[in-house]
Amino acid sequence: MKYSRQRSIVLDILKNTYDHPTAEEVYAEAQKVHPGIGIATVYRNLNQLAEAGEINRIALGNGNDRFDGHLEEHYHLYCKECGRLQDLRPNAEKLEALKDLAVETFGLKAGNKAAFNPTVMEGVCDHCRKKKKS
Amino acid sequence: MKYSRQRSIVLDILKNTYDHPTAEEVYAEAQKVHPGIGIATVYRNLNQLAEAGEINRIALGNGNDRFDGHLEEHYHLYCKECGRLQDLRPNAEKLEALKDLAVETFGLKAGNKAAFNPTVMEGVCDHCRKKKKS
DNA sequence: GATTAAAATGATATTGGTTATCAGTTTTAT
DNA sequence: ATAAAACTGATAACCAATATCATTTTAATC
Repeated sequence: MKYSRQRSIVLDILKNTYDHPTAEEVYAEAQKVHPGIGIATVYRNLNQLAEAGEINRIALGNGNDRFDGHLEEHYHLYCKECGRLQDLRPNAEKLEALKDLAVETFGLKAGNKAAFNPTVMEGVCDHCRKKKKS
Repeated sequence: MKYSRQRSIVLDILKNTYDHPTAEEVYAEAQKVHPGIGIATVYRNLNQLAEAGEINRIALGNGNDRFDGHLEEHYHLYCKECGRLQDLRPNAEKLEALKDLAVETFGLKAGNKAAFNPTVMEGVCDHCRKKKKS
């Protein structure tokens, strides 16, 4: 994979935000830096970077994928109210126990411990929770 | 919601299988019973039945939703090898403990206990697991 | 059973996110 | 400097899903 100017821009955008933008949002951002960039180039690079493991693709149900440049983060809360995708930082030890319990609960084979990978959980974010109370 | 012949057919198809067909697959099946049925009618009914809670929609990442007529079942294993979606029957007591642990692990608010709802887990089904060994 | 308003149907056009195509350009290795 | 491989960007194509709308069916009431 060659490192073109365009690919660097796309990667940079994702490394420098904790949002989880869609391809269209990355495109809009990229245009600010490189006005001539094509939408196909953005899609192509997002696909290739995800394939190469340099970014993560987060597939929500609606067919509007999000992208995440932070590889160490793997859990998210999708807010049903506002649609925001928020990072969750799990306690590492508890996470192991959780996965073990999941394997038991669902009767999974040990090899599927990693299968228990709820990258995206659906709920209500703190912001919307407060809003509803008032 | 009125119960048309077409709606009954769509619902029947889902009640009588433990597969998790796509809209296209439901359409193909429906045509066997009612050759004139339109694709739009199938989509419309799947949406309305899901909205009314009579069936479940299972959104995989790829934008090709699956439908499930069995309401008591809420967990699935998506096989990365063969693409099959297999029902998982969790132990009810352990499931509660699992959800509690998830809330702790991810630092979720208690109100998001239900958020922990990994309807689809990605792994390898038993069938493909055996195949790989040999 | 007849009447009628509301809801559903089905053919088809349209949408919207994404991918394929391809001539021209840029990158990387030699 | 050269050349092969990879990438770009404009645009056409794709495809699952939805919107449109004239016609038909359903379900409630008389």
